[in-house]
Amino acid sequence: MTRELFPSSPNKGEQARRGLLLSALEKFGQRGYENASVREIAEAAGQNVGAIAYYFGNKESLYAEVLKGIGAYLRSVLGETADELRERLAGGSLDPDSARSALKHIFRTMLGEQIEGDFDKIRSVMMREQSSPSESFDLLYRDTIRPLHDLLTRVFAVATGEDPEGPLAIVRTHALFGQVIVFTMARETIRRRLGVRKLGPEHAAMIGGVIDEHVDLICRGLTPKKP
Amino acid sequence: MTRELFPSSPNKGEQARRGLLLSALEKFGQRGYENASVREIAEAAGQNVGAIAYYFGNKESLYAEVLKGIGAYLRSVLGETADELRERLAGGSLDPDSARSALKHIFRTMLGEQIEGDFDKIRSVMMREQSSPSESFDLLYRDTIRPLHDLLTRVFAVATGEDPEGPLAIVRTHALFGQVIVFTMARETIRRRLGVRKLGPEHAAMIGGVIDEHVDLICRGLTPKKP
DNA sequence: GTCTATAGTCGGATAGAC
DNA sequence: GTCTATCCGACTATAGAC
Repeated sequence: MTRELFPSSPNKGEQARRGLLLSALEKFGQRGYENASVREIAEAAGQNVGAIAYYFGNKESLYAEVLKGIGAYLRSVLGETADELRERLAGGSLDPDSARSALKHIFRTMLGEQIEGDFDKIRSVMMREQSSPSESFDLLYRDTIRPLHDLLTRVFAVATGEDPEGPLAIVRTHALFGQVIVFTMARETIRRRLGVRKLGPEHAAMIGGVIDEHVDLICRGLTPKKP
Repeated sequence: MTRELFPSSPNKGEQARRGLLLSALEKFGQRGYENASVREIAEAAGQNVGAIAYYFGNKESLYAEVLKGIGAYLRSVLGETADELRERLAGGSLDPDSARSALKHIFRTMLGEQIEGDFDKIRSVMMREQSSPSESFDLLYRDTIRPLHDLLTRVFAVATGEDPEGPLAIVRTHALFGQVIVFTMARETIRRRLGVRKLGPEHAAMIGGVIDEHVDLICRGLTPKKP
């Protein structure tokens, strides 16, 4: 499992490339694609302007590489869990209770990552892509977002007995998903509301508990009773 | 109730000013503050470059005026409902069932606005502000976002019998709020997942129904039983 | 009041030195 | 491979014409 952004070999050239990708992620996140200049990206990485042309050709290709790296990172975070779930779904060996547990486990992982992991740097770029998708967003959506969203929907459908292909399951899953990502997307708002300087592990634990409860209530409430 | 963006008198000067504000909102939303040029804003409004300097002084003040207008618009959308709720909260005349209904009503209004109303133009600017707040964001938070979030929390606390001052009610409310705004914030994702070209009123209705159900399940599940 | 011309700054890309 | 110098275009702001 590669839980690292832009993994690279320790060659000098590879390291320079990785440094450029890291500072590009930061600057693109802070200032947006068009307003982040290749000059400042190179400078922040301790490189010169020409290095970007050398390693990536031009600004646009650099950005595309950053998005690719984000996709790989996100997939690596949930990789094992996702693979296991896909197998059990294919084999039909996933029961509603396990599905609900899996859902909670994925949400906990996403939440932990968003509050503690490298996600902080990824967050702004993802949000910008959601509000005005670039050409490279297609790739991120196809390889990462859609597969994950689809998996969540199918797991949710097992947990509640709904039709996994219908729009209702998709919309419900998206709403549940919203309970998690709102703590990232509107992080500034919840931070100020809780009156803390920074969201830490103790908040992640509390928020995780709340989301677990909500998922339980919604899934149990939607499942046709039979005790 | 002023459900209009940048209301103005019909004077020629006022109309020119309003036209500039409208195209500024559009361009700032499409391209971000730094990358939207005053030239294109003026051109889109059928004005010349100098007009911006004349009416607003400079680009930054123009942006601040746009944010002010957004705040006024958002407050106007929920204005009556919010005022009524605050009165009933202050008077202690809000029972749990009415509180839950009010919550659903507010979420429906927000959702409808986000999908059908003028919110489309506002959306991008708001999202950009969440991901990298400008100086003017403080004003928007204090006058609009915090009061609304606080009201929602207090109404939710009545609906479930929780402590309105405790962090749990705030976190739960934020999670519920997430179910609504995820359809705006991750709109591109849900659009593609549903396989439609554009989210319309029929989707707003379905999504509203789903959120109503989820709110009911969560609120009822959290309320200590006593039937 | 309204518009034009221009000064000054900063951007991406590139050619070529080392 | 690595870095510098430079070109050309686009931007904001402003001074001043009408």
